[in-house]
Amino acid sequence: MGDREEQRRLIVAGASAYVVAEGLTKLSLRPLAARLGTSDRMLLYYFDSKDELVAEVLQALSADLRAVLAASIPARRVPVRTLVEAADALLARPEMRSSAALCLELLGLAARGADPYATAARSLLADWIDWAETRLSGPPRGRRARAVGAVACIEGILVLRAVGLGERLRGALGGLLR
Amino acid sequence: MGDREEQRRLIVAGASAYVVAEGLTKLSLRPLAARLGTSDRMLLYYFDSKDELVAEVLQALSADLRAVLAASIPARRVPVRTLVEAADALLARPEMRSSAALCLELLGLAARGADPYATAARSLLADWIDWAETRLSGPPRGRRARAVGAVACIEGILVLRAVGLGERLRGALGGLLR
DNA sequence: CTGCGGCTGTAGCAATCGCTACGTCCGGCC
DNA sequence: GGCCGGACGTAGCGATTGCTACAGCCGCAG
Repeated sequence: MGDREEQRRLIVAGASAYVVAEGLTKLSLRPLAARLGTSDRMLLYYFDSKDELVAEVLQALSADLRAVLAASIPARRVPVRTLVEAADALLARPEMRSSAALCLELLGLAARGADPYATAARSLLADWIDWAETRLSGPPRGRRARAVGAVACIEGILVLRAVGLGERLRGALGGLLR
Repeated sequence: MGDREEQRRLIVAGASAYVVAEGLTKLSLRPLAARLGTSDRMLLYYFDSKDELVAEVLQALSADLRAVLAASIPARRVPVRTLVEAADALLARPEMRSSAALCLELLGLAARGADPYATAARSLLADWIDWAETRLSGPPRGRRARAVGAVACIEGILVLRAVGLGERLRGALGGLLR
């Protein structure tokens, strides 16, 4: 046992759950290590730096989120309005609250261009745009632009829900899109 | 000179500029005080805590931003699409970059409900919704809902621009809204 | 048995954080 | 002159940060 790669995977998995629950902004190695039953010393033994660990955690969480997205949104191609409404319904689920909060934390940390956050945020959103493109109906011409717009709307929903203005959203965007 | 309220105003003004330039997430009293030509000791003499200072700074910046918004967006009532496009054009201006980044930082810090950030973020967005409502044309019936949707779109634009995906936005949202 | 190299616990580093105790200076009041 | 209270500088507290130096443990090769 004790393959190094396996240890790294275990740490990333545990750290991901911890980050979703406790937040990214104030993440620090010692409390994280305590929750994982180890020490900061060991985290930095398996990862060269906190940033490297964070980068891997964010990559794992991005994959997780993408899987949730794929599993919760109808597989057929739909118009922009339907896609946005489906994402809205997904974000309204209580168990998605902390993931949504984490997304916002990531965007906030990335806002000044600081890595590893900026890289992770950019690839997360680019992923979403790619994914939206595969789910949109209508003419292929301009589909990418519509995907970008859809993701923008979804991000807006994320923001409003996160600050507690979610109830005002009820159908507001659906009626606006065509 | 020396009126206490006047000193507080001076500090808030200086701190606001500093926060816009340097960011909110890693704001700390000592470097801020150094920039203002004073000491952390004095900041905490005029404000009971860092949180109180931050709350006042965010309030001031919210007012500033609202003034910029009022000055840069056509005063007449317009449809949602036009309003969103105008906000997009405003956010595209280089001198708005750090303000936009600051908004995202604020949202990220507010995401877990921690004050003073959460309160400031909520009131900022509520302000924007109110403002959008005064600028929207069309039937008063449902105008508020359209204002919420418009703000959601604008927040989405903010997010995409902040992570460097702004160029993909070119007209993507305008074509989507009716 | 000896030695060696990977794993890990202990302890500590220097830096930074918000905040505070303490002393001092200084202008106005009696 | 004596005094008092607001303004301010100096210095430091206790906690926390990411990271590291050091030593011991343990299994395996010689």
